[in-house]
Amino acid sequence: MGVTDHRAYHHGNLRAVLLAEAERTLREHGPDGLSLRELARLTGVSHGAPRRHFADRQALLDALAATGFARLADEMCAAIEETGPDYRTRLRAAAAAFVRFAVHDGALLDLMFASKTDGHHSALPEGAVRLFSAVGDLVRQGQQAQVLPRGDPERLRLLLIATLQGIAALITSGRAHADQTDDLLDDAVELFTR
Amino acid sequence: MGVTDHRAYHHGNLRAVLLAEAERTLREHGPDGLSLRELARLTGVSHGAPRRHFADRQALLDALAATGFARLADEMCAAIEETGPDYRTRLRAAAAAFVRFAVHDGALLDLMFASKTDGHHSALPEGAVRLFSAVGDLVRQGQQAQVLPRGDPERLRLLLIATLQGIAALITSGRAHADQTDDLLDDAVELFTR
DNA sequence: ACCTGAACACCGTTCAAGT
DNA sequence: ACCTGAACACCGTTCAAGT
Repeated sequence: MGVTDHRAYHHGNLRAVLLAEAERTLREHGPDGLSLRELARLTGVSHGAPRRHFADRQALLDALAATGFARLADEMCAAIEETGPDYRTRLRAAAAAFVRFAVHDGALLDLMFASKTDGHHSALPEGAVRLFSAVGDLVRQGQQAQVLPRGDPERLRLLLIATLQGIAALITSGRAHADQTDDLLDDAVELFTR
Repeated sequence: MGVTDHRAYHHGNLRAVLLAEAERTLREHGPDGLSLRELARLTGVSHGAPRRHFADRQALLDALAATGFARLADEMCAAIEETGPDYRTRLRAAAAAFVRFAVHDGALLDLMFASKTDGHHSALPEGAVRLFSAVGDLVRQGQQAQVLPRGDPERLRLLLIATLQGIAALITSGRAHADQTDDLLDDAVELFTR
């Protein structure tokens, strides 16, 4: 048990360890508390070592955002699938999963949505694609079931994501209390469904 | 004309000059391009001088956010008042003013909405209070005219602000093109009014 | 009252050198 | 292939000193 030499720790998984540590630091100390040097210190490696895995600080943040998208996509899909067939409750479950993520990892969510995607969409992380397509499916189902308003599903998808992110931002910024989450979600679902 | 000695420039308005320069830098180079030292350099003053006016970098950002709220409140109120009596067009004008601000000063808007207000609401800048009460008035008018859904106006106000901010975030982050702004606003107004 | 300039600790980034 | 450690330029913050 554990006779592998210490350097095994920094063998091929330093990248993963750095990402995990970065996510924790982000959650506990916010984005300003996240520095490459401190990260290297925490993982017991020299301050130049992360360079092998992330070209610069921005590259680390991008990778962090990518893992965040993947996890959010997982959680939203799981929330949808765990729910019964009633569309309203499915929509409500998806929205709740989004806000739950925002409350638990607000700084990470900011990072994910701050990443300028101005360039070609090829730069979109896989998790983001999965997330957006999941929301797209949800919208199309709602329109088919005639519980969501008619119209371009793409436009409705954008508006739904905007609403979810807006609610999340309200709570993570402290402009709305966590108590009001359920009310906001109820009102939002009520607004979209008719 | 202009016989006042050079030091008049740094006389009592250094604070205002710093704020103006900071807003410009924020608009042109983003939040990461904004440093106290660079700011001091740009205004031709020693790097320690801003300390007299802003206790630290965060204090400068807070002041910047406060001026941003004041301007946004002005612009939204003006947009509402310039519009005719039809409620839908008033709501649409207010929403458009918000998004216009977001497109022009996205980094500043992020700053305004990122400022943690966890503490007592006494810390809310005057402009923010004015902005929120303006939106509150708008919501109450819409409910009175029976064009907005019934229910707690406070909850509806929160949801409206969330939607506006979500749309703005979509555009400033590049996840939606500026072309889609009008569509998004149309859809949002359509969603809230019935 | 307001500003200067040196000082300190920290950071991101680069790069020659080690293994 | 991966990591170390010195180096460089930059930053925020503090503080004695000037006017």
